[in-house]
Amino acid sequence: MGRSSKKTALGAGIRLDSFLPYRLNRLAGEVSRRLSAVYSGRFGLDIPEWRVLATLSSRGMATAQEIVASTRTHKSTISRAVATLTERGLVERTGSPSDGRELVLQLTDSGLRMMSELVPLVLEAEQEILGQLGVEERAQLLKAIAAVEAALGLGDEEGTS
Amino acid sequence: MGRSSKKTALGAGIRLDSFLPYRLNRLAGEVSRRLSAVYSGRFGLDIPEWRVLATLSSRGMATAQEIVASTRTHKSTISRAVATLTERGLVERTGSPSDGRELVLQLTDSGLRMMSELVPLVLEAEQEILGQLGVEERAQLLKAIAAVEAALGLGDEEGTS
DNA sequence: GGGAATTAGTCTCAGTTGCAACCAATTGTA
DNA sequence: TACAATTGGTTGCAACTGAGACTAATTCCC
Repeated sequence: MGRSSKKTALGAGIRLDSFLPYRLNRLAGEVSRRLSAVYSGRFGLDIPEWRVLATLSSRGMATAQEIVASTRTHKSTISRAVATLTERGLVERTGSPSDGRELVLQLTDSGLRMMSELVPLVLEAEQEILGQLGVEERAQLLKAIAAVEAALGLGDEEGTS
Repeated sequence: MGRSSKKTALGAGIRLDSFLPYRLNRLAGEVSRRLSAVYSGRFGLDIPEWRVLATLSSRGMATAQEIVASTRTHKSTISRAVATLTERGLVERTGSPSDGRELVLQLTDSGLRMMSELVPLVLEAEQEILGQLGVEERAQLLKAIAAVEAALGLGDEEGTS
């Protein structure tokens, strides 16, 4: 009780609205929520599953390990997502001839069909979210993100190809 | 099987490295992870607990409801965080005289002391993360985040006071 | 004033995730 | 070839989180 007379509360204070990690998190959470509405409803995908499909769609093929690295999602989470996607016939795994431990993943025809339906919807949602930003602002935002990632020592796993 | 000859994979493809929600999420997750190392270790706080303390530190006092709104964290999560913080003697709840349902929260002296130790460390970690960015770039990043939030129709709960 | 509708906060339950132990295949080394 | 160390992937377990039911207090409206 005896803290009333001093403004110590502000002395120890942090200004949350200019604290970048806080703002970043809040925004990312909200964006995630909106996007997931697109693929969870009609397509019955959760976030890790979407990430796997998106990565495969972006790369053509990949091992689970590569997906882990590029999405920075825990390997057990990816493993489970791949398992259910395989059961649903959207992804197929073939043993690598060069290394018998790894499984090469790629979209099945059915998976490709789903993605060709889903991707435009997701991109549309992205447009809606980024509505206010001009093309340049958008590019700057991406650049800023890349710079922070670089500062964190995160290599860009996605090649330019 | 028969998908090999066409480049359908790229036809249905999405370029993840220019897909903003994806980049945003990845970055926010990594930033969160780094920051939480600061307050989880010596101070034994988890993310929701940190958010409660930070909000109280920023505002002086607040109801659980206000913390829910400004952090966009689920009310049951906030409720649990407040409970453990109260048990630890870092936060105190007093019944509101005007509305008997709500509990007004504020940091105890002990909570204030902890925050005055913790906040500088957190800010230091922020500096480290944002290291590469110049002051202007940083401001632009905040501005871009605010613009996206506005596009999402998220009011700025933090007043300017 | 009195009953329906609303709001603050807590609690239980189910689903999700991360950690860590584990199995299998490969690589390095003698 | 044999044996340790490493790496890809899976699974059991524990902790965390969100949804939603529930209680208590308040407000709305007749």
